[in-house]
Amino acid sequence: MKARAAKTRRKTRIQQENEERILEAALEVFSTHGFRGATIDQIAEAAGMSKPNLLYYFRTKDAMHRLLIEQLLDNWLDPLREMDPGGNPLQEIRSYIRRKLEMARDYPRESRLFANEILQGAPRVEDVLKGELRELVDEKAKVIREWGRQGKMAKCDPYHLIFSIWATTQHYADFDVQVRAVLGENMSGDGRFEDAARFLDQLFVDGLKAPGTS
Amino acid sequence: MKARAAKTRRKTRIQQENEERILEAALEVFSTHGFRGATIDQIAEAAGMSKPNLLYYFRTKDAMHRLLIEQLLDNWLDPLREMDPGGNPLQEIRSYIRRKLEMARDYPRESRLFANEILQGAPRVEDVLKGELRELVDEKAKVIREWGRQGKMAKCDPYHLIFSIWATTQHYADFDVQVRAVLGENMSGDGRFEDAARFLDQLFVDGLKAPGTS
DNA sequence: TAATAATTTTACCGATTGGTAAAGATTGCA
DNA sequence: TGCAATCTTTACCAATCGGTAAAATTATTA
Repeated sequence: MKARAAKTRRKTRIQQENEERILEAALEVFSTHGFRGATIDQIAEAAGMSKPNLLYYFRTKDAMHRLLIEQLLDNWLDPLREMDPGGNPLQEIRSYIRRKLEMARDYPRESRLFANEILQGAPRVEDVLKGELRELVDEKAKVIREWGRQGKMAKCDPYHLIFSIWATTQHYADFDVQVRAVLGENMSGDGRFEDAARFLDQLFVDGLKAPGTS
Repeated sequence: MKARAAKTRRKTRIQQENEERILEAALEVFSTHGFRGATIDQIAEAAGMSKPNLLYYFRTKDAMHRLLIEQLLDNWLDPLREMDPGGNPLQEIRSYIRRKLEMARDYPRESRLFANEILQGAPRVEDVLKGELRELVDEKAKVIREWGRQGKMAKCDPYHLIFSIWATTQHYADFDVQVRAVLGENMSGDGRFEDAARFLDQLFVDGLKAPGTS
């Protein structure tokens, strides 16, 4: 075996910097146009370099996209993983919602990247959905169902509960344009976020119930 | 003035049929690839005709997309419009959710077309969002707020309530692939739909509350 | 500092893109 | 049935697409 194959060679400073710039630019472009709608030229321009130069670091458009999706999935499921079977049920759900909402606020492009991928049939992540994701959801669904059985919270379909949490929180990233159009641009992002958090707490935790029944 | 300008001329049978086939194909392709990701060749093939032939009926890619979006928006807001200020609040909300869920079930491609458009910054519908949509939501938000004030339902932020209903219902169309991956393909679409409807009723109408408080 | 490795630029390629010109085939109607 | 209007096909076009070859430049290190 020869000393140090290309794959094990350490990264140059320039390489490090440029790969970061490219991924940043690629995230921006992919998240707003989807894979097919994005062009290498666009990404190169956003990264401030020529197309052949970009292709020196990522040999194909697909390579960039794959790495982005990979990085995304690394963190995507963390909030759900943190849900503690030993904790207080409603408090755990509240915390989960809060974490998901914070992700939508702080990483909207990642959320849109994922949404684009799913919307277009998830050709590149189907195995993750049917594997890792499904297993995790199955596990947490059991926990939630057990909480219901023990009378610690209302009995409900845990799968659709999780879907609803995903839907409501990610909505603020994925449908941001619509949310802003309806609420008006003058309201600050933080204000929107706080209002959303308060409402979702009420909806999922307190429940939407007529007064007098509490 | 000359007799009958081109614009007022009545539609041929062939024209009628072909335009329908094209719009059907265009909906299929646009909804799964977005505007930029879709190609005229793809749409033509899906419609079973040559590209120049297609372009005889729709002169540009944009023309197809615009008409689809236009037709979509015509029906998109109907379920919310039907919400009756004079009706029973929780029943009205329940019905609204049901109608939205039925649309997600029966017109998933339309939902995805809309989602793609919003995700990608809504360049073609921004004015509708800031105009017609916003006005309608403002109007209904007042109704919901008044319902809360009268003690007919819990007080809550009506805007975020509406967002949550949009998010949860459309989720079943837009994130269909993910939902199927998690629930498994063996469950029928109708089964999923009924489970979703039951859960959303519980969440939004009964509320997610611990037993003993009802 | 010389040589070597890493990076960037210039010039290009074949395939695909949205779209057109115009000839040919079909249709509906007087 | 004849003829004009409608429809379809063939053959194309310039622009853009993802990607490559190789020369020119810059950075690293022996």
